[in-house]
Amino acid sequence: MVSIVSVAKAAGVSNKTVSRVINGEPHVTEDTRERVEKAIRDLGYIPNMAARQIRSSRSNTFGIITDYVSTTPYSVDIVRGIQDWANTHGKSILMANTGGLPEREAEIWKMFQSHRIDGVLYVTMYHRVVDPEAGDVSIPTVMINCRPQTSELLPSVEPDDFQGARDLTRYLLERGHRRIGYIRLNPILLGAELRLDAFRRTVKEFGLAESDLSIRLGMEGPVGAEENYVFAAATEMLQQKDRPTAIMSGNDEMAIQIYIAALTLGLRIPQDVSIVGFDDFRTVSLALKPELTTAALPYYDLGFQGAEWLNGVISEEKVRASRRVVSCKLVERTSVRAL
Amino acid sequence: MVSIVSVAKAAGVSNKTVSRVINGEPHVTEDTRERVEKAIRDLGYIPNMAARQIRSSRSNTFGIITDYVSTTPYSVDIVRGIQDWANTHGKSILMANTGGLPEREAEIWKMFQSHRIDGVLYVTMYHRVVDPEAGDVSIPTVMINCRPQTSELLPSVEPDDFQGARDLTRYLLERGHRRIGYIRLNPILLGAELRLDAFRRTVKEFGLAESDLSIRLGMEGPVGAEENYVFAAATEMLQQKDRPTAIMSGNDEMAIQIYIAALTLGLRIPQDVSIVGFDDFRTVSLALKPELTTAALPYYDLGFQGAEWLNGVISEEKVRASRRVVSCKLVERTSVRAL
DNA sequence: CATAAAAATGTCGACGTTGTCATTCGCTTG
DNA sequence: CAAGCGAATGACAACGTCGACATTTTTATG
Repeated sequence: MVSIVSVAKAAGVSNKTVSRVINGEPHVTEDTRERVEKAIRDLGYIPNMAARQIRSSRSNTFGIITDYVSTTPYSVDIVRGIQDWANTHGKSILMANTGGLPEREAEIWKMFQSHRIDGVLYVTMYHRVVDPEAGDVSIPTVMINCRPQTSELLPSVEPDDFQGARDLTRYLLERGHRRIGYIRLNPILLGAELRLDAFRRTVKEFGLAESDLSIRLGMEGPVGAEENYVFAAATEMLQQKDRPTAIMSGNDEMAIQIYIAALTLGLRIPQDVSIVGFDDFRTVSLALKPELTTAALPYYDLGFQGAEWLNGVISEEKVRASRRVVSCKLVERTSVRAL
Repeated sequence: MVSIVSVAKAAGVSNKTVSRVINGEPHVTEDTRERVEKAIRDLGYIPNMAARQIRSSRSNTFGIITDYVSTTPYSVDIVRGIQDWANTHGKSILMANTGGLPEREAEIWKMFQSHRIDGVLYVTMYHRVVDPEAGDVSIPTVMINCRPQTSELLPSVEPDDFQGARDLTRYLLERGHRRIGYIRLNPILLGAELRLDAFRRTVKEFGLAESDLSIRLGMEGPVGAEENYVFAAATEMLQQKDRPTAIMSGNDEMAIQIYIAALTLGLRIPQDVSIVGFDDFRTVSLALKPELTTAALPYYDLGFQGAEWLNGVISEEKVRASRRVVSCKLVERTSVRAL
């Protein structure tokens, strides 16, 4: 492979001058620069990042740690957001997956260190609390879609589940719904807790009694091995004497089952029962008929902002632990009617 | 950061001996090895991959190029399969996304070269034909879930859509179904073509007339911007005088709409109409009630086998262009009844 | 014991790039 | 014209590791 030495010889300059040209350093005449650029083109020179990393202690590479244990459609857009940011800022992405195994996580940190990555983005499938091993090392780290345990001084960027669920709840209340069912996402997830909390608070603020609500557990258990009660819960809920006029689903995936339960019972959506989801996973929210009103998890933005933030942490060499939340915008479609 | 020099001094050996220990080379006494390993532990030494790459011309890193233009749940497992293989074979994964843009693809190849990656896995969201720019360079490359245009000498590993759809068709025929509807996936996708072709051939071999079939287009247009006719097509098909007793859906996502169409028309699944999908995207196939019978796209295996194959290509330095297909196993659930 | 071979260890330069500082060239001012 | 300053370029060693080969030590054999 072509090195700086060949380019320098071809252009009749020193190695250092070639380096100045490719790094856009000042103090290079136009004539010299053109000669060098021509030699680079002619010889097909491509810089060796490894040599740069050794000499300059900059790898310009971010590591991403993910915890995917199964098909996980939800947070792919986080990675896409990170990659789009990285692409426009000259950073490379080294990617590794723990598969949910702590031992593998330790290996990954070590692998990242061997690559001298500049920083780490720790990404989770679901919005939850985690205990990353970053505390053992001083690699700049930003948590995405997850929250470090309180003893850790790590920045995190998370979706605003509370605001999203609050807005959905208000949306239903403003359209006259008073008897509202809520089928709850897996309780081990922070997102599930925040959404339910928002639901409860919002209806309370509105003056509704808890007895006007119908709250059921939709799923529970370890991620990737959940027990699923959604269809049964929705069926039971919709067969109540005073059945709810609207159901809030813990997420869009669960809404599939709620739709099917309603239709199977001969109920029309939204005429007989309105349904809202959460996350705007388009494969589902647009596939359901009528199309699902939901709050969109801002995964792409989480990724993009996380990468941006990490870059800031790296250049400032000062970790300011704080949490940023990105709002979950309400996406109005056709699954809700006004009473 | 700690280097080999510090370890060597602490262990009282040469740099090269430390190198021998960390690389598991022979001709190191047990006593020496232990001294070195202790020094490594005490000092927290982690090898610098960049220095290794420069000196030994081995990066032990694979590049993955993806073409994700939107939320794409389907092929995440490809990446997971690749990563699991890489993890157990000491390879790192550098990941970049074209977002479907050819210009970005050229930049990515260049970035990979600057990292001196050992080889490239070219991964597509959907099973289709592509024209990667690998032809311009001699980096070992394996196509995953996609097929190079015939002029390229590149190995590919693809799902056997034909076999999967053939098995599903037989499954329905064996259960007595003779009037079968087929709602077709986006025609620009190779997978769509293969599945429909299998359907047609299998029913023909079975002796059914084309007039016993009902084939509709479900979606069409550029990936990420498809027009979607599934719900309308299913509704129309199910309102036919001789409506089909079973419907084959181009994929699981489309099956959501077919389910809803059937239920909205007051038809029971599978009593009145049986439904099968394709791809076993579990978020959907398990969420549908009754659970969907389908053929599973072997994404994890595609990834795993692709990485394995690339490793072989790299070490043999000889590209044998050929196509491997991985079967799509029929997953029997409860959406089909026997007549 | 002497010799040869194998095992064990060490020396040194190479890889590609850039940080640091030295040197040269060109321009401006008195 | 000379001196000073800034721009432009170059020289060289350093970064961390390992390939290639040299040297030393140990073991086996006659």
